[in-house]
Amino acid sequence: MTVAAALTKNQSLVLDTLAASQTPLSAYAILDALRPEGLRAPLQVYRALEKLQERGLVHRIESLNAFVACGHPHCQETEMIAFAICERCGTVDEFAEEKVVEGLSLWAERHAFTIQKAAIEIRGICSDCSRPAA
Amino acid sequence: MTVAAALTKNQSLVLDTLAASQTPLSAYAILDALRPEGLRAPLQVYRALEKLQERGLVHRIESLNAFVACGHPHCQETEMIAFAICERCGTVDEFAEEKVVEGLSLWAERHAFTIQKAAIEIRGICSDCSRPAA
DNA sequence: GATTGTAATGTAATACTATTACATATGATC
DNA sequence: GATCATATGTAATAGTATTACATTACAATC
Repeated sequence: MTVAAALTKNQSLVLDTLAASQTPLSAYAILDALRPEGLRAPLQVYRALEKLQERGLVHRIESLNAFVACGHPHCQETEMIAFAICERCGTVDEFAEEKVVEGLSLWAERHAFTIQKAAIEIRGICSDCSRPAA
Repeated sequence: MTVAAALTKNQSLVLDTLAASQTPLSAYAILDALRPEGLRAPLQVYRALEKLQERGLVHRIESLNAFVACGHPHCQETEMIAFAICERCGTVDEFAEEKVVEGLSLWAERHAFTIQKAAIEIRGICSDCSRPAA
């Protein structure tokens, strides 16, 4: 039985930074946050992000060119995660909706399209932000 | 009754370039294609793209940072268009799948999230490319 | 313990994508 | 023809991502 290798130093730094953030961070924002830790070049961040994404610990938000720590317990299961992005407060909600997955799979089947990955991102105003101010 | 204004020169150039392409084009690819026509700066392309997107004549593919001419007859109707992107040949198929829209709307309703727009992009191998070579 | 192979790291340079700021032109309307 | 909104042109800069190359760390094997 193979055990998942431990995260390396840079990978841990990047993941911790993302996990501590309420909103998605760009690679350069992560870099800036980690300069005190000794990181100096974009590539150090991009490389860590790549590995973290492979493990499903981090997701890239395509419409923002930014990254979030995975919010799901077990993301590996379905490769079709969706994100709800609030335009006001910037928070991102990660979710898996069976009907969406079914719909996309259905289309793919009908058109003999082999899905490798998906980006499903809705943008709008979250419940907190649409509530009248206290 | 207001009539939609005609496209401007730059808008027409950009739209024609996209319509003539089999695959999505980046803003800079469009610019390069239109240098002979006199375009010189990225902004000229971005401005045209912005107007064309407002009219639903062009879509942005978020996961590619690129643009396509609208393939649908009447895109305006549903704001939830999906794209199937072939990793091999680069072609993009535009489609609206009721079930996907329902699924996302459902989640949004349950979470009091007001959807303003969506990016739904699946990537994989299209039917043409998965057929065995002749 | 030296050797070898692999993954991770460090650094610099560069490529690609997008926006801000400011100046000018064009066309419709009054 | 003065005014207003829209479209254009140009330059500079900001933001995102990759290529290329050199080095280091570490585990497996000899």
